[in-house]
Amino acid sequence: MSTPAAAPAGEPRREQLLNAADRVVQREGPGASMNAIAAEAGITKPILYRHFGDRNGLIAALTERHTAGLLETVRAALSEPLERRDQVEHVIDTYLAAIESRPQVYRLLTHPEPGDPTGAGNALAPALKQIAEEITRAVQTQVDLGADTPLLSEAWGRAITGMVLAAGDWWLDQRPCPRPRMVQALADLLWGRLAAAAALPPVVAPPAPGPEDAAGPTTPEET
Amino acid sequence: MSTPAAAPAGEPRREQLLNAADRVVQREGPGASMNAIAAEAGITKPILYRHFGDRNGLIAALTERHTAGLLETVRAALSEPLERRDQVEHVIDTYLAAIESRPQVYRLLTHPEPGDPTGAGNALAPALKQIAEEITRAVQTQVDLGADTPLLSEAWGRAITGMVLAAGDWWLDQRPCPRPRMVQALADLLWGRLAAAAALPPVVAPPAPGPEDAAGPTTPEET
DNA sequence: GACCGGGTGTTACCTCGGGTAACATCGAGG
DNA sequence: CCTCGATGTTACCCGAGGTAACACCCGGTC
Repeated sequence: MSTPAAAPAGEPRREQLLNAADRVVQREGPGASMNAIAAEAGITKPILYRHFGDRNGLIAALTERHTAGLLETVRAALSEPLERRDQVEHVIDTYLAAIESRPQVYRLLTHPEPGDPTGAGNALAPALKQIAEEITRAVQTQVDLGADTPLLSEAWGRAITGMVLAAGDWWLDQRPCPRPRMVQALADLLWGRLAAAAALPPVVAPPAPGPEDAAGPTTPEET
Repeated sequence: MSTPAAAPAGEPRREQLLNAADRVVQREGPGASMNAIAAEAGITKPILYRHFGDRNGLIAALTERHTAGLLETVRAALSEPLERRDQVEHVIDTYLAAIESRPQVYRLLTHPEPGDPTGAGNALAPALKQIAEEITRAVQTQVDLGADTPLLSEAWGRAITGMVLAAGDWWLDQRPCPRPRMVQALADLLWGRLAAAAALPPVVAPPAPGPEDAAGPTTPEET
């Protein structure tokens, strides 16, 4: 899984350039300059432009490489015949593991430099858009939502993607807990734990004896 | 958080410049150049830099203005004494209404140009980070999650923010349904409807999952 | 051998946007 | 009068994306 599907055959020079770009991005993040990439490859800018057209082209090519791997993994996770809760956890875990393994690369996938005002207000990066579509498809084929399926599956695909994205970024940055616990927390949210939890008394509650709740992180309860 | 309240008095010129910047951003989006803003204000760049230090400063100042309003509304929605489901819907609706009313402005708030590698990998824009913290606080004070409260409230704050952000962007871009229905869809997700829904029978005869191609966004049917 | 075409490479340049230095102005007030 | 502080200007630097024009090598072909 650490070696994404990249076809070194066909266009070896191009692959070589992409490898260089990869190294620079891994080192400097998504903001890496064309000059830096060219230097890393031991050449000069015009060659890059001959191969990739413009910066977007390079980034796109670079992105596709890794997207393939990530998407493949997520897709696999989505089509595994697990209990739904386990499946959701598995998918989230897969994603978190991916961004954990190579943060810079996945930052590139998930937070690309805009630079492309043509697509208007598309907030989700292409890779994430594909993941969202994958989730949409999974929901459509696996969950019975009646007449609401078309809308809900699409909306939820985006929503879940954005949710895991934002939470994943935060988790990666702060490391507030081990990965499995984070997976648990997100799955719990999707499982309606927020909706099901008891309400606290409205403000100014005296330090009453600990209102112990049975809800534990590793023991999710269905309603 | 230093002086969030943007008082039109005190620094009238500054406010005037911000007004100009506002107009440009409203017209050209978050990518507006300093030159353009200066021109709109009828002056030249150095004055902008004297007032705001650098571009980030300008954007920050511009952001704080609108953030104040948005945050205020969200905060109000979060502290209203509604049934939890109604409250969640109210908050989401508030946010969607905001981004609907002035897309360009809220695009600025929600998808600022990065340009700031110092802050490392902070994915959520400042305004959204504040909203996330607001949600966190609301969960902490209103929901009984037992010992998991500290982690869950923070994680969920980010997660919910990211969820509504991504879904809101998609909704704003596609307009697949009226706002109330979108609110409904998102609240349903948080209410565990995905978890609770019945499963569909496994697919009949899946064709070999070999061909992977980036099809168009609207694929009505796949044979 | 001469000729050609394509892939690889270079230097030098353009444009544009963020950011700055240095100079000019004007009104208030000792 | 002369300084102080705010407002304003022109002209410049720098870095990054992007391009033009030229040079080289190598394999094929007449």
